[in-house]
Amino acid sequence: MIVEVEAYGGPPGGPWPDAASHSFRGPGGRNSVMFGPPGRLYTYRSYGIHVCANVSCGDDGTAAGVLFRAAAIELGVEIAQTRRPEGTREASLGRGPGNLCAALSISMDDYGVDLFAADSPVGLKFGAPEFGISGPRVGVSQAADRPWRFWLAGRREVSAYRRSPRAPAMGGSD
DNA sequence: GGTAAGATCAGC
DNA sequence: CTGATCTTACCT
Repeated sequence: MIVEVEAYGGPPGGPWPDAASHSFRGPGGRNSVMFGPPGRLYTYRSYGIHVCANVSCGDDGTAAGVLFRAAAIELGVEIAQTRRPEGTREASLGRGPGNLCAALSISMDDYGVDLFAADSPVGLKFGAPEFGISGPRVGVSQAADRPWRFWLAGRREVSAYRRSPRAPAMGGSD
């Protein structure tokens, strides 16, 4: 169950201009899924070592995505455990976007799959409680104060907030 | 064609 | 606090 997400928009001139988004500079390369139909998996490599996953949102042609930042592992805990360092606590199995993908074994091979198709290797379904709390996104240096991170209250799987060291001081223009 | 920075994480 | 390590963007 996803317990923490972040919203990412698109290029200037679109409905949700967002300098922090991979789609900000228009379609090309890794981000093409963001510009396609909604409900597809957008995976990208982070810092050369981790894989992070989003679901594309917005109509076909309009870039937007939601990054999966943390999840509670409800089924297959033992399997998830084998994909994470020995001794990882259960609440930490899917805490953080890179860790979440590791625990669920989401890789770059899953780039672009339809999350709502029955035969997909990765699936998504609705039904979690409402995300009541929001705050600034983690680690972004652009639009660093925009409160587009959402999480479930009281969940231990939610990751810690860390502002990017490259982000301007609070209250900077956005 | 080179280089630096990044929607990170774990281990010291 | 730092190193690991790959992709892209933005120079020259």
